[in-house]
Amino acid sequence: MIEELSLNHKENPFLACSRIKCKVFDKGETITTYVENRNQICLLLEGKASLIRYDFNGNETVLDHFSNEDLFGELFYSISSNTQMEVYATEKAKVLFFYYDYLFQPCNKKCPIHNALIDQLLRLLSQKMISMNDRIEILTKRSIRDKLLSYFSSLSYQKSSKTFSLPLSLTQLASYLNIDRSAMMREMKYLKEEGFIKKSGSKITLLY
Amino acid sequence: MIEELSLNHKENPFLACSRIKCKVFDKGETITTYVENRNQICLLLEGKASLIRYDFNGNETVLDHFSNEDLFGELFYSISSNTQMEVYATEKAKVLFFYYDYLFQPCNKKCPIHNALIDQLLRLLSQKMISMNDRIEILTKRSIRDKLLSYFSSLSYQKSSKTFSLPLSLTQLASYLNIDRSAMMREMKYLKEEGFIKKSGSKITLLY
DNA sequence: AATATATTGTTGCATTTGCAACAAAAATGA
DNA sequence: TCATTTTTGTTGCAAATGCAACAATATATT
Repeated sequence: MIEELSLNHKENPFLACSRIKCKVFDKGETITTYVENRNQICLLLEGKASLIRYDFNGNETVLDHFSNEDLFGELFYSISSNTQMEVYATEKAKVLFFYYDYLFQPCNKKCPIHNALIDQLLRLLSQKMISMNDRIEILTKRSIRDKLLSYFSSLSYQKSSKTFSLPLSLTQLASYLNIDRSAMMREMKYLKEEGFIKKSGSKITLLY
Repeated sequence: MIEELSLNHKENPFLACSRIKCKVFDKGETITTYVENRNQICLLLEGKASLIRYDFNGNETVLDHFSNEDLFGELFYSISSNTQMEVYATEKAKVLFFYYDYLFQPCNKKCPIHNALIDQLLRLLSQKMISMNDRIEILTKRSIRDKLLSYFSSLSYQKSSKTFSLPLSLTQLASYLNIDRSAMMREMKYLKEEGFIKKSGSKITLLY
């Protein structure tokens, strides 16, 4: 979708627009902090990034992972007193920065990238909401079994096949489903034993 | 926010715009179904509504509750094969309907409501994401205790006070936190006994 | 006011889950 | 290639949670 128009990031004509900045970050670098950037919206064009929170005790929590064409920014989080949030690159990352306030104020009459961005923004926001709703859907399943089956069937639906590969490592999957990894492994074993799934490596087949 | 400009719903000038429809629903009426309305966005101006899903067995699940100026619509959910979703009014409700596709195609040059809506939409979307992230935040807490304390401190922060009223009944709260109600009551009792909170009726005071 | 309905509060019990502590296998990197 | 780190897989045990089945209030309805 975002490949259309002049948002093609291979050509990268972003710097032509004074309202929009594009920057590349090395692995480990901080992309943005969620402090005093209330209106900032970021679009990850390439690479991967994570959102982490430091609470008052200094504990780190990974709140989200970004890739592909994910949107992120302080705009999507409520302000919270005694915590700090930051997004950092977990792989080399190319990021577009722009501001909610300036979005509908054209930088100049003939700024194609600006208009393309406005055009794509709703679609990107819609995509983000869909993935957030998917996450909520899984998190509201009561048992580990239901979470796994719900996650599997959504993958199966996406690939239109009973067989699919897990896009996450099992460690990451447990974290995404917000469950204990060893408990998840146990439940997967039961699912295999009871004939609900077949599993070899990261390939899963639904048998129902 | 939405009171500004001509989006003031007391005056209700919506029908002036051919791209936007406004309709009032009685309690119990179906507002929309999430089938073949991929581009529809709805804005609840007054009243309350719920999103429910019927799975292949006919089981009903309440997926979400809407009030105030909540946005909803098929645009925010992934399509799923063997389930049906619908939004119905749980109280008399006034709803604005419009379409993603037509949003940036002005109906006529001087449609103030249309422009006001575009102007407000990002803000509404941002609000919705914030509340979705709040929900995810709470759902990813591992224990009932953590969910309760996290929910309480967010309320406390909102009201800027250690004392606040629960906006939900305890039954609804358990459902929102996705936990068993009786287990929640038990945990609240422990929190009181251990001196973390004080509770009288729906009034809670944080003691830490 | 009397009845019905919904919410709140409590508890015993079975089950699920998380935790800890491993071993084995795979991936990484020096 | 060898060593180190990460991921996968397994299990016993304790703790947390859900479930069922209530009683007591509170709210709504006729």
